[in-house]
Amino acid sequence: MATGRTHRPATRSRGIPEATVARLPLYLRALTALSERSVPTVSSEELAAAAGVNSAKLRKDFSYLGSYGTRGVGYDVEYLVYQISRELGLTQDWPVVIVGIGNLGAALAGYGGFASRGFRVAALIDADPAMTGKPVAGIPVQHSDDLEKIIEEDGVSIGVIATPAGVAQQVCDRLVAAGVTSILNFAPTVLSVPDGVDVRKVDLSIELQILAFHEQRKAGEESNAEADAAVDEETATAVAPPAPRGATGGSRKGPDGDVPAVMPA
Amino acid sequence: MATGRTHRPATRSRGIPEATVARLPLYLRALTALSERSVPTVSSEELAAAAGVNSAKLRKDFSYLGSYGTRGVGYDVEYLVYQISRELGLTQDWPVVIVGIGNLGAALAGYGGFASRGFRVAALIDADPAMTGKPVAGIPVQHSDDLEKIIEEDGVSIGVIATPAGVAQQVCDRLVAAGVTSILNFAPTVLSVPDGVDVRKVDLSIELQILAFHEQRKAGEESNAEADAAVDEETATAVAPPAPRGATGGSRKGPDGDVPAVMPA
DNA sequence: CCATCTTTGTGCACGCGTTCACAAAGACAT
DNA sequence: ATGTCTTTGTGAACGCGTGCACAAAGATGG
Repeated sequence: MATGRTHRPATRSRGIPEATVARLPLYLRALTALSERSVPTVSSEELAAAAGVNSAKLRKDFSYLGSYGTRGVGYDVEYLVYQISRELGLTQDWPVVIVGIGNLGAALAGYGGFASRGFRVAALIDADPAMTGKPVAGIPVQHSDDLEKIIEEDGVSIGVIATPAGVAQQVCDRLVAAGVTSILNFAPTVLSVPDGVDVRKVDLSIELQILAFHEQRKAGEESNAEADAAVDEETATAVAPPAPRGATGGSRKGPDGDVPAVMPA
Repeated sequence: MATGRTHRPATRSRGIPEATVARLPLYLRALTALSERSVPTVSSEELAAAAGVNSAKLRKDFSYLGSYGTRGVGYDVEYLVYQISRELGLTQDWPVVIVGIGNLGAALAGYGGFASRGFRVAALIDADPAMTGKPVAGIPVQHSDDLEKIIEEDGVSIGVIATPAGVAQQVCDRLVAAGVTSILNFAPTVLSVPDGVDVRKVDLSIELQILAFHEQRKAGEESNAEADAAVDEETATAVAPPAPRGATGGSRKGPDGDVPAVMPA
C-alpha cells in the first residue's frame, strides 16, 4: 500500500469509517468487472474474494451504506455499482489539474483509470517554458503562470502534485490559495496545508523501503544469527556508522531483552 | 497515502508494529535532510514536526528499535540515520526489476528516490519486441522472455509491476516462480501470491476516489440538504441508476436513522 | 556534589477496526 | 402454507494503534 494518510483525527465522515471509504474503490472495481461480464448478482463471499478482503468485513462495510443486499441471494451488481459510485461522488464530474509534467506527470496524464472514474484532466501545468504548448497525452501543457486562472475558470477542486520535492510546498500553497481543497501529492515532502484541505500522498520509495524491511526479515529468518550478523558487520563498516554522542560504552541496550544491538566498533 | 496494505494478519515482525515500520522511511527522510544540513542532534518534538507526526508517537516508534536517544538532549542524527537504515535493510544493496516499461514504468526507472536508498534498478523488462534494447533512463530494456534468467543471475528478490492490469497476474506468477518474494504492484488488480511473498500495491485512481469522497462531503456540508439532494437527483437520472432486483418498494432503509436513501424512480 | 531543567521512554486508557458467530430475512421447493 | 436452505446484517469480543501524562534519566550550572 503506497498510501500515507495524512493525520485526519479519525473523523468519521457521516458515519462511514475512513477504513471503509478506502476500500470502496476496491469493491467498485471488482463490481465493475462483474458488471462487464453481465453477472446479475454476487454474494459477499464471492465479491470479497475478488476484492481480496474478508467477507465479514465487506458486509460490514456495505452495512454502513445501507441495506443493499438480499438475504439468500446476495447483492445486485448494477445497483451496488451505482450506490458506491454515488457514495464516492463519482456520479459527478471532477476536473483535476496535474502540476509538474515530468516522467511521472506524463504517466499520470495518460493514465486510463482516471477518465473511467469521473475524473477529467482539466489541465497539465509545468513551470518549464519549453514545455508550454507541447501536447502530452493529447493535452497541451500550460505554463504555471496561469495556474490560478485555470483553477478558477474550471472550478477545479482537486490538484495533483508531481513536481520535484523542492517546489512542492510552493505549488501546494498556490493551489490552495486558488481554491483547491484536495491534493494528491507525489513529491517526497510533507505538505502543510490549512484546515479543510485534504492531502493524500503517494511515495514510491517508501513502499520499496517497507518491502525491503520484510525482505530482510525473511532473509534473516532462514539463515539464522551467524550469517545475519556477519552481513551486518560487513555493511556496517562499509557505511561507516557513527557512534552515538555521549556513548560511554555501557548502557546502550537493544529492543529484545538484554541482547545488545549490533554495535560496530 | 496511496498505499493498500495486503492482508498481513498483523504479524508483528520481530516486535516492530507494522504501523511503525511504515513510518520509519518518513523519519529517515527527515533525518537525512537534517544530516545534510549538518544538524548534530534533534529532539523528538522537532523531528516529529518535520515528519508530520505526533511526538509521542515518534518516541514510541523509536522505542521499538531500542533506546537511541539521550534525555535532556534528543537524538543523534547520524546515529539514528544509521540505525533506521539498518533496521529497514537499506545498508545492503537491493536489485530491483521493473516489468512493463510504459509511461509509468519509464517514470519509475528514472525516479531518483530509488538509487539514493540502496535500491538499484537491475533491469527493465517489457513484452514489446520494439522496446527491446531501447535505453530508458540510461538502462536498455530487455525482453520479457529473459525475465527468469535476469532474476536468477542478479539474485533479484524485489519486483515492480507496471504492466496493464490484464497481464499483471501472469507477470506476477512468473516473477514469483523465478524467486521474487516482494512485489510492488502498480496495476489495478488484486494479485494472488503464495504464502511468504509480500505484495504492496499503489493505485493512483483509488487515491483520487478517496479524495473525491471527502470533497463531496465538504461540498455537501456547506450547501446543505436541498442543493445536495437536487444534484443527486440530476446526476442520478443521467446515470440511469438500476433498481434493485426484488425491490418491492418498501423496506429499503438508509444508513442514518429512518431517512430513506435517495432512490431515483 | 547538589539542584534545576530539559527531554526521553513508557504505563495506561481509549477508540477504531477486524473478526467471529449467529439470529433474522428472504428465496425456493414441496 | 410450511419447511429448508442460503446469505445477509450485526452484536460482541478482541487486538492494534494512538495520545496523554508522568516518572526516570541525564545534561548543565553553580
